Amino acid sequence: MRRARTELSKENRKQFILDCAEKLILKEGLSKLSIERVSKRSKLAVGTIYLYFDSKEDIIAHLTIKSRDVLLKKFVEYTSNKENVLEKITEIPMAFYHFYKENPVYNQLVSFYETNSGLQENNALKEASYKITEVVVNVLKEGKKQKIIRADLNEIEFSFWLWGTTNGIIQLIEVKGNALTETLKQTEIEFFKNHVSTIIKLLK
Amino acid sequence: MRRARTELSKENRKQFILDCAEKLILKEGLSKLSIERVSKRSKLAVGTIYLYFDSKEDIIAHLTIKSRDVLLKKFVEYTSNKENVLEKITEIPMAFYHFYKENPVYNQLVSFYETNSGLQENNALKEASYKITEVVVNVLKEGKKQKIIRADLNEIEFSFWLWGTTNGIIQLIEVKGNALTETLKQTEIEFFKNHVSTIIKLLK
Amino acid sequence: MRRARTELSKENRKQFILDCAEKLILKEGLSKLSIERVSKRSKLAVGTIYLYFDSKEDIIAHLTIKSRDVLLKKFVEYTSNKENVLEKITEIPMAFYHFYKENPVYNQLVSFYETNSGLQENNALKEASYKITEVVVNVLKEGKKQKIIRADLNEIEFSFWLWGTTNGIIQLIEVKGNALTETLKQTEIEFFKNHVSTIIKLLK
Amino acid sequence: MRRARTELSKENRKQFILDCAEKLILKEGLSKLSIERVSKRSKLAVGTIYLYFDSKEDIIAHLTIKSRDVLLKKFVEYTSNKENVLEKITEIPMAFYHFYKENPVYNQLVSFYETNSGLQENNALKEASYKITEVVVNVLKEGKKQKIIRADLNEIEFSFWLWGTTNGIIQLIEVKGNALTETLKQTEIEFFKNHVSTIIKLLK
DNA sequence: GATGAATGAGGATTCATTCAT
DNA sequence: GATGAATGAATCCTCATTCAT
Repeated sequence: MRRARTELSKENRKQFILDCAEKLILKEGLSKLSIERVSKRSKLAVGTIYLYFDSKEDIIAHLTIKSRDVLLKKFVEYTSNKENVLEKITEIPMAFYHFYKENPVYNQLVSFYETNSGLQENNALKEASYKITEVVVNVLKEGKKQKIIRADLNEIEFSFWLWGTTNGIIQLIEVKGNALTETLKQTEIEFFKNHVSTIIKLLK
Repeated sequence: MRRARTELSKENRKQFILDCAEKLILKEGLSKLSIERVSKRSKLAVGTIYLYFDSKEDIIAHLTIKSRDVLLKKFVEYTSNKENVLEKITEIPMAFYHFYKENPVYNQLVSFYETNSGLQENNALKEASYKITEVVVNVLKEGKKQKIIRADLNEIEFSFWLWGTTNGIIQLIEVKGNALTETLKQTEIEFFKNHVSTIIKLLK
Repeated sequence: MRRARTELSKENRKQFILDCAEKLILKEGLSKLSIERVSKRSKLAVGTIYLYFDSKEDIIAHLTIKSRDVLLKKFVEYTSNKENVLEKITEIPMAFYHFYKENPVYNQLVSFYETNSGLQENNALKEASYKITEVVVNVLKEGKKQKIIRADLNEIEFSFWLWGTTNGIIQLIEVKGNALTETLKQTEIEFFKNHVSTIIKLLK
Repeated sequence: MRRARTELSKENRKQFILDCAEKLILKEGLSKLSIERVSKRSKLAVGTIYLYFDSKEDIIAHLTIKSRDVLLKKFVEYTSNKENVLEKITEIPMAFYHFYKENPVYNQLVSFYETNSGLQENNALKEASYKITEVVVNVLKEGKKQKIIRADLNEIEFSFWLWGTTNGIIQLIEVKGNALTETLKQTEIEFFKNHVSTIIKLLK
């Protein structure tokens, strides 16, 4: 049976498939993602999925790129809200935290790419990663110019360190979940904010 | 065909299977692990594997537990080498680092468990995790008693934070690899040691 | 998008599609031929291909017919070069041989048709085949009239035999390739010319 | 549902699968052969087929080897029936003919391997091919020793030529079928026997 | 006439798990 | 306890063909 040609543009259809895949990952986890499931969920034929994506991996790559773009936007949005440099820097890990909370799927995707050594990061992925680092570095440079941040700080190193540790803390929160909050008698966000204060302390 | 291994105790046989699985993961990655491959490598029948483990997942869980035990031993070993409390604490992330370098398979396993939200951490896994935290907490308490460490430090919180951030830094190193060292013009170990110094600074 | 090819006659368009298919077979083999690939190569829509051909099989059939036409022309060309009847007959298998060397695709096509019992030879194919036989028969008749060829020869039977054996020898050369030339310490063409001499011997 | 362990040995089961595949090729042609069809016909699970064969291609290769073995046995059988060398040689193409008539599938298989340049003949296949040539060469040598056959005959070349032309004639018969017999007003076997007489003539 | 998006059956292969021996 | 043959659902992907525009 033929599905009536919809008014959706090629790009919209692509996006629709990505959305379906995203919902599936959210519901069942990345490892359970399969083209057939995407096909059923989207009510498109298997072959149709392959009209828009080269392979299953291609879908995952697109979702990952999208996820990094969303993260980047979040960074820009959060930092542009604030005037003060230290506040800006505070906002960076907070942006990260909220991004993770709002996009649990994207977290899986990033982990997937960062864990699966088999998969090569393609250029689009690297590009997105690079832009994110850039935002952080620029804020740090501004801070140094304003003498708010220690002159001896290596922005790039710190930027990497910020990314790494924040990522680690978020993963910890995700994995330990209740165990963490119950043991510490803190909420997740309190624990995370302490992480942020620590970072700020190190900058002065 | 009779197996020469007949006289081995149940525990030894179990261990043998785990060793084979570990070697396979090291060689081909976790995703390529299959019972059939374990069967071939161990020269045991498929059915025999199932006498000792409930499922493939069970094998992975056991390997993960084993990995945490190894990590625990490493912690104990590294910290007991040193007299000075600050040195002890320095050794904790270093133990972590060397553990990762020496046990690339275990790293995959931990990531697997921490990434795959589908898999529930079972009690044995939680137990292993708990013991690791305990080692760290104890060292920190000792430091506080000796007034080497800030009195206001929440040992448990810091211990979690240490675990989370160190894990994140190691993952960063693994994922970014050369890109990191080339951009920073630092070796991996230099970058990691800076992370450790930062931690120590925060304790005083 | 409007095609510049609009003014082309139906026949020209058909020919163009066949040419594209032929190039694809030459490049990737008959088994890799697909309508989609033809569509891409010809820059025509998939549906357009189906306006000119009923099915993929139809395209292959047309190419096969075309191949037989080329072979027929080669026969006529080679035999008309020579005055002497025996020379003419010599040229027939030689024409065959050169045809195969120059048209490796057609060889695949003929084999395909002759091997795939599922495909029925349609009338056009039979027609082409018939004309080829006719050329041979006519030369043989001329030879008999000139008393150069044995009077008791059944031209039609011999013509079939010539076709069958020559085809077999060419296939042998193609399949055995180097193994043949190395074992015999002969070149392909020497082996083939011996085949031709044998045939001539039988005619006198 | 589990199929009761049959009394069939591993080799028998393998043979059974090959038999099923053979019947399918006979019925629907080689191009329609698929593992799923073999699975259905044999009433074995798909996975079971893969216990005995590495791939679909592996099945085809096995059938081809088997076919060449059958042909070889036919050669030996036919030639050993006769005392006289010329009779022996007569019997070689006749063995070929009867082999083809009795094993129409094998014909497809040999053509398949000889046509599909993509598939590499493995050693077992080459071995079978080689043995067949050897039988022919030996008979020819014997004939030369007995001075029944021309001393100047190159046995190996002739053996190749015999194989090539006979193969070609049999293919012709298969492809042209009725068209041939109707045009010539001969039966297939008459046409084939004329081919054999021609060959014998050339040997003296 | 021309387009190309959509279809979905079909195909090769893998693998966790079971169970008769 | 030990075996390993058997299972079959699941997975990725292809491609001839159709048909609304």
